[in-house]
Amino acid sequence: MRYPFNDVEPKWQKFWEDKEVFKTDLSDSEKKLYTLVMFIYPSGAKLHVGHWYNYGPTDSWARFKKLQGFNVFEPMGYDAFGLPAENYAIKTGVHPYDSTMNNIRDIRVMLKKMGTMYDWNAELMTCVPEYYKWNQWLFLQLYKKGLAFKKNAPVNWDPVDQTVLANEQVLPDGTAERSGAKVEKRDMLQWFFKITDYAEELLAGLETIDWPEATKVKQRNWIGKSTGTEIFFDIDGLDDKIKVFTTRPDTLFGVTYVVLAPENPLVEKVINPEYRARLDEYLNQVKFLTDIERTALGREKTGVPTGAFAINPVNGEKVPIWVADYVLAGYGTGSVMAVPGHDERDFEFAAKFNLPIRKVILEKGKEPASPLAEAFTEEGTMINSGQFTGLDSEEGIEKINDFLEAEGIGHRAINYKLKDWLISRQRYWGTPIPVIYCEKCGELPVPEESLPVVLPYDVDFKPGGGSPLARKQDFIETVCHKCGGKAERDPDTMDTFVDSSWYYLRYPDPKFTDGMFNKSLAEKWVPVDTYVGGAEHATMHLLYARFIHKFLRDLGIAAGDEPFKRLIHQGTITKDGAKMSKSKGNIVNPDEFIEKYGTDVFRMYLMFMGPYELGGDWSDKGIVGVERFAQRAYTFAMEHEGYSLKFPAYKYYELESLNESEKTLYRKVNFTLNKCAQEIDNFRFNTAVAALMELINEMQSTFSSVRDDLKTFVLEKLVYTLAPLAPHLAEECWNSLGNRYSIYEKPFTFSVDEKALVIDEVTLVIQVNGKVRHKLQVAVDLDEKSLKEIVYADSKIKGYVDGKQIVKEIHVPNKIFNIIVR
RNA sequence: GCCGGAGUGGCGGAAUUGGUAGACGCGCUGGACUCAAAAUCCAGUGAGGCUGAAACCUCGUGCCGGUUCGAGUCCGGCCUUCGGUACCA
Repeated sequence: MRYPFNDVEPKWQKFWEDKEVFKTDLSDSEKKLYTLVMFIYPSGAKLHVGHWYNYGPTDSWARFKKLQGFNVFEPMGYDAFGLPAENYAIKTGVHPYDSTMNNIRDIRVMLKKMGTMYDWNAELMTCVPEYYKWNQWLFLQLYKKGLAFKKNAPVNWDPVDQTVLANEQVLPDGTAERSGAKVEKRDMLQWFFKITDYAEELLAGLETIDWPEATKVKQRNWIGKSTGTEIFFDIDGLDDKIKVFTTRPDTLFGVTYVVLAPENPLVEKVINPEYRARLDEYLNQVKFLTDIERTALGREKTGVPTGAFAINPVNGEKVPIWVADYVLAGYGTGSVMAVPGHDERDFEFAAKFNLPIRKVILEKGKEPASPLAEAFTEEGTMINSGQFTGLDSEEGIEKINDFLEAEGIGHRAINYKLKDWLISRQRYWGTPIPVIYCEKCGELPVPEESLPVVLPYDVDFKPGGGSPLARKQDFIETVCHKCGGKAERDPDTMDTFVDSSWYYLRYPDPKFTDGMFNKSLAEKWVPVDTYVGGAEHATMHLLYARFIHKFLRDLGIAAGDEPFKRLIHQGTITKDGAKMSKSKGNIVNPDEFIEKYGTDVFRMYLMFMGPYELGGDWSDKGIVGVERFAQRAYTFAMEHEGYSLKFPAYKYYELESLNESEKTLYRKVNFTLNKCAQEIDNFRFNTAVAALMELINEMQSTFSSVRDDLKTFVLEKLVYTLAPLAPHLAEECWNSLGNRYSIYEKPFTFSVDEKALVIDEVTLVIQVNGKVRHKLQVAVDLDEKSLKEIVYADSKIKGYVDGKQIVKEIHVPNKIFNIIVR
């Protein structure tokens, strides 16, 4: 009989739902296991293959843990604010709230159809005031500590749509994706969260978590810690000093000029009037370059002199001050000491503008007189460096640092690439920023008791003239809570990464009203034990969440230092080598496969395709193999209906009491149970499925000569191991065998019979001079003496060894015996 | 450029600490069942050589070299590809 998935799947889904089989008892954290997959972004109503690949296998892992006896908490929610819903509104006129809620409704149905075991009591969404109120509360706490602050920052401004664009809305040629207008850089006051205060801890914490090494590397690079020195250069004729940061103070004697970033405020101070016109022209030019143009590959260096001079504090030398955009305003001090002899960028710049190049570091084994054809950027021996000449770089760095500190002209310093987190969005569909601007009192945070600042529904989200909230007068106009006078609300909303920075804390009690989250439950359940999501979040979401967690810990409301203990990345499923996306039109729709094979088979096929962390290119070739396997399992169960009752299995079997077929099969079952547990635990679903296929092959060839109660034993184990991978099918088979309870309703564990895992005979490979020449079946742990007797008596081996001198014998017990002859 | 992953049959992919390369599945070939087909089951399937057949031999994990009794696995140098990053002083 064909496996009737169309009847079986809804039947068990209803059963699970009616009996609340997957409701977690959160009061019991004894064997707690919080497993989470990154919540879903409801930008469309359909789940594509990528979603399935993310949620299906992860759910199988959670189910596996539940069967192992863990109290598993697996919730799901919706990352419901964000740009796509707003863009959709602009295009179609459908309000973001309406389209989002519709999508959520559809998605919820589909997630249930997948057969996931989410605890729907814990569902949450970010676009409702009950949730985003706490974003605002979080903002206020950060504000109080000075960790939420305002500063000018450049944004992408679309002059046609009169709106701010996200980086991904700007095409590589610098035009807007929507309007086609040339995008400009505009400085606007923006809110930031001061993540840089946590830079060091974010770096150090990486050592304590079980994350993919590649992701830790990405975060380390992103934080970009750099140890060096800050040095003060006097400006000739001015009281101001130029502060530079360098990692190579040992090259200080090689400085031949100093460069300021165009945005550095000192530029205006140092500029010599005679150079003013050229400077202004240059600054203007730089301003209109997009980020992409400014950082374009292989772009030639540009810059202008200021006519001013700086004084090298170590030797009193006067060197010219230049302005050039290869120096970044946002890193270090926004100015550098240029050492063209030992820095590639400075070398290139000096060569172009005919600035002197001086050699102060000597490459080991080279003559001081040898000319520099390019910058020598490695360490070496210091030369032409006054009292430091002759020192190795490593020692010289320390000595120079000591000298600078003693003289008060510099000090050791640490810099990070990590920048503060810009959270302002000049957009509608997000959390309103809880700040007002009073005519008299100035900038004021909204009092906590007045939260939430509700996002108004009735707005005009058509583009043009700033963000929708800025145009909505009855939202903007408000009364100052301090003086009762006229005030205006902040028209911006928050980055949606704020929403996702703490949602895992709220899941245990999503309706909680007395605070951001239920502290006592969160203490018990957080950190998330296993967190699954795409590697594309390595430096954004996953870093922001760590930061906010640490901040909440410092507030005293979150426990522990890290939010996510173990992290797994699912790979990406591509189509014809490209990422699936609506715009490319290469989305694979799972529906046709679900209709044809059922959800379990589709889920299992996704797991069988290859290593979960690698993903791969989509192909439906091979899904029939998984279908056949499911069918065989089903047929087995149906052919042995009621066996659990009629021929109850023993807990274990003595190997001696079994015939050859039974022994082989009994061993195979135990081996498979053991193997699958290990494989699933480590998200290696493909090999787990393969192991089960092997088991069913073995059943096929031995069952006819196996006694009935052992058949029951084998079938029960098969179904049990299959249950996480194909939950509906397994429940149905379990039922058919005569079991009265659902597998998931009353989880129980089987343990492996260790005795059955012991192998008594092995295939020993016999090599001559490293080449495989023969294979022998021998008893396990056979002593070397007996082994040699067998080996050298073998006629085949004799043919290779006779008449030759045996130089060496290598014996790896139970694996290999290698004879070296001459 | 730098950082990280990947490269194994016709295809997806397996291979503890270096120890039988190709598990499992797809596809293909042949057979059984059938009036026939589908479904299912059985057998074979890296390439080449030799043979009536088996046994056997040679080659084979992106390329070149090395270490080792033995390398898909370790080391050095490349190539291709996918991701991240972009003048970070």
